[in-house]
Amino acid sequence: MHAAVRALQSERPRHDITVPLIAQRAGVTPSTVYRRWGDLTELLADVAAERLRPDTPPTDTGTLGGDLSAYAEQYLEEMSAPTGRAFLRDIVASAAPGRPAGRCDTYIREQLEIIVARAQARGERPPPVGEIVEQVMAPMMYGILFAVTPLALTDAARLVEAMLARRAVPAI
Amino acid sequence: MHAAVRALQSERPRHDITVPLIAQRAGVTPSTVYRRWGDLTELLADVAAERLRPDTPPTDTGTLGGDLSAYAEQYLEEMSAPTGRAFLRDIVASAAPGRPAGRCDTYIREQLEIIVARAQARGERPPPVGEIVEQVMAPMMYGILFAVTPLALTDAARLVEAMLARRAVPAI
DNA sequence: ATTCTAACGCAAACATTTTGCGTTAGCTGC
DNA sequence: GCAGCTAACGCAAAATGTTTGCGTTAGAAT
Repeated sequence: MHAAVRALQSERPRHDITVPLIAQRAGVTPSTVYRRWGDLTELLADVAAERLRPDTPPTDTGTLGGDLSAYAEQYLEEMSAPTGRAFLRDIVASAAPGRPAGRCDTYIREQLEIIVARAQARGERPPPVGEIVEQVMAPMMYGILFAVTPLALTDAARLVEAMLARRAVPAI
Repeated sequence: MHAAVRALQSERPRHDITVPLIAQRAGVTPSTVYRRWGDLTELLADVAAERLRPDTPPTDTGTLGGDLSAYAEQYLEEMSAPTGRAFLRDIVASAAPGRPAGRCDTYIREQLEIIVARAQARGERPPPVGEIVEQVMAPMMYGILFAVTPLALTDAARLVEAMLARRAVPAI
């Protein structure tokens, strides 16, 4: 079923993907889809969340800053493209059940945990994951979803560097 | 028309508001709605964006920190409630035309501009609006839309204070 | 005053969503 | 094994929502 959705997403504009279409492609009847997912929104959100799930640990560049920049850049590149934005929209649009939006947050934190753990193992003193989410990932998401002037890819590294720079200066 | 939508939103669960219902309430035919807005999503996003438009300047508490905290708290309180979250979802869900999401960003920046200008007039040295958006509003939005553990109202002030504290410490 | 345009109502065609009913596959407990 | 149970599905009809063509009208422009 997820495969059917992904296939359609790659060949049709997002707006005219319908439940009957997906059902036909997947070889089931529409009623099956409606009974299992409720409506198109939920299904798309489910597929999008699935697609956001990281399949490999973030690349190890040797330094905390490098790892974070690489991760943030890759994320921004993927999610600021029309396809990625559509994923995020589908995820946000879906309401309570199963909470695809929550899954998205969880995946991000999982990846950041790995980066932070590696940094600690190296003897670096990384910020807590929550701080990275707040100061790097959240501004990126905001930029992707709301900003009038879209983010540039370089903004990912800028956010990471700004966060680490602030961290390097101990409070008075 | 907007009035009809708002009326229905206050008496029905978000999920069973339909175009024919709105049309009937507004005393028009459904085709009028479809021709003017395209679909339900666009109309809801339009109404939500309208509702987000600030009607009064942010309250003047006498200090930059006070103004920012008050604004952020009020925003968070409004948008973390189920109704507010629904607004944000509707706005994000709508795609290109008219860009209700962009309007949302614009409104926020307008209000922050006022706060910043007031602070400058007082002789304070406020951060640029972009920085406030990135470090205060974006994390709040992320928390509202994605976070597994929802934000507390006190997080608004915490974000403001953290930003200002970082600012008070000049870079080396 | 006439013409033009944009918006609307109406209603029919069309598509999607919902639902009831019968069937089947996979279990569970005997 | 084997009867009985449950959950999921297909099918098809009904309900609902969406799109479209056509005729009308109100207001602006000439």
